[in-house]
Amino acid sequence: MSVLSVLKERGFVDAVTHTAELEDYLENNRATCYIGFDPTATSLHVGSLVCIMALAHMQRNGHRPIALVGGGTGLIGDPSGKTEMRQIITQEQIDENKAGIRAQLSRFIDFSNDQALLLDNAQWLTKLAYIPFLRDIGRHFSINRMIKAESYKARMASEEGLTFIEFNYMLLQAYDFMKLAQNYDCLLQMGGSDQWGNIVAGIDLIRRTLGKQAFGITFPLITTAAGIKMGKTHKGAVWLDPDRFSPYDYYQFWVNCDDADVARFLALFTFLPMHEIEQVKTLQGADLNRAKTILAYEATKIAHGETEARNALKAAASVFGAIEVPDSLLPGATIPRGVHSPVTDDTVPATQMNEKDLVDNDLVIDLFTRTGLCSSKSDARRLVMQGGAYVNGNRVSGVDQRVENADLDQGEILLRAGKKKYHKIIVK
RNA sequence: GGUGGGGUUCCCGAGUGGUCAAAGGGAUCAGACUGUAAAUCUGACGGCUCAGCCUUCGGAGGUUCAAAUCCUCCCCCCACCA
Repeated sequence: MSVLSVLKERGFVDAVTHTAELEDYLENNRATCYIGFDPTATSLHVGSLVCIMALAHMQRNGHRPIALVGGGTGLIGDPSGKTEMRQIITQEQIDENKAGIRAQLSRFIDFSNDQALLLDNAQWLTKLAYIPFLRDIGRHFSINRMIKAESYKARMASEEGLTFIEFNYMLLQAYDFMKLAQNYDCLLQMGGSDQWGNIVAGIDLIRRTLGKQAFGITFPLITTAAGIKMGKTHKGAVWLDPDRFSPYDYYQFWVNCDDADVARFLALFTFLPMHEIEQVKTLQGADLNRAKTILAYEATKIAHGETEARNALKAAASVFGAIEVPDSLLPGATIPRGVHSPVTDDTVPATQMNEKDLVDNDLVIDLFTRTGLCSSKSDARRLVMQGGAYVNGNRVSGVDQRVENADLDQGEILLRAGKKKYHKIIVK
């Protein structure tokens, strides 16, 4: 089965150029393909996961992926799919962000021995000279056609308008593709569906300048069953960087997905075989919840490693009660089977505090604020009044409740805000 | 450069001198119901030493007993004209 079929089957494919030729090309060649990533933040987030997984699939099927960091284009900003001009960032920020992105991609893709490449388009873009660029590249682009591109249309019609630098984004991305085709024999570009126009522009440019046939694949925009772009939670974006978004929260993000999304997400965000995932579609209730556990475990393992995935599973069990993973469910999964019973664990976020300052002195609501469980004292007060604050599993009775000796359970106090947020205080 | 219209609490958006911490919607949070889901219902949603007080309505001044609301200057955005 070709990669293209794999990607199609798993729900990665939105549109493809030259389907038959591409199929043929992938069957008979060790293809080099690329996806661009914006270095606008130190970390990638779940929104980029489809792209990352696609590259991983390419590698698993014997092809060579290139992750192109937009160090050059990042200085400009892609207008595609955005309603506002992007913030332009500095070179120093880009360098820092690149390092973080590389570390994260390494979890998904093997960069050793050049089996995959991480390149930066700043390499060639920053060297461009304006006149030669216009003469050699610019001449191939028709303004008439560009302004008809969906990515520009919206901005043309918007109040903010489109700046000239953004307008040039398409040329630069096409130039990237051409460079990669030239220097790395990379003839396939993939990306989100908003990249279609840019990808096609690159294919055209390659045909005109190099006389070669290049290809493009776009991925659908992944939304949740609720119709929202996935990857946002109360904590903001779901980052892949464990320092910005803990593996436990990452695990929880997946467990908390919508029922209707489980099978689709298993296909997209794990490597489990499709025939097993098919079965998940018929599950309901508690069984479906178990499938979510597997989704969360596998996704966490891919992004953060096995140890973190196990810890997250353990932490979830200790907080939410026993979790059962039957042998028969998704047998291809690597999750530890059986019943995971609640045990004390050390993965719940914890803060150390001094006993003297605490007992008989502090208000319970202060603890909620200090641990970050609540954003302000008013917030904590509100939580208590609404009955969502707990100390060691007991509902906090009133805003004036103080920390007592009896609250210390083996030197620890477990705070809970609402159903899902926990924080442990270790008293010294 | 000219003329006109705007900048309100996380977002959209009402509000033209006191009854405004500011309508309504969205997002979010809590409670109930559940399965750590969705839907639904209820409540909350600037801060604090919380039946009271303090700080917010682009920025800086001013008028007034009293301003998001009036005046002056400045900054930014948009439309049309040039």
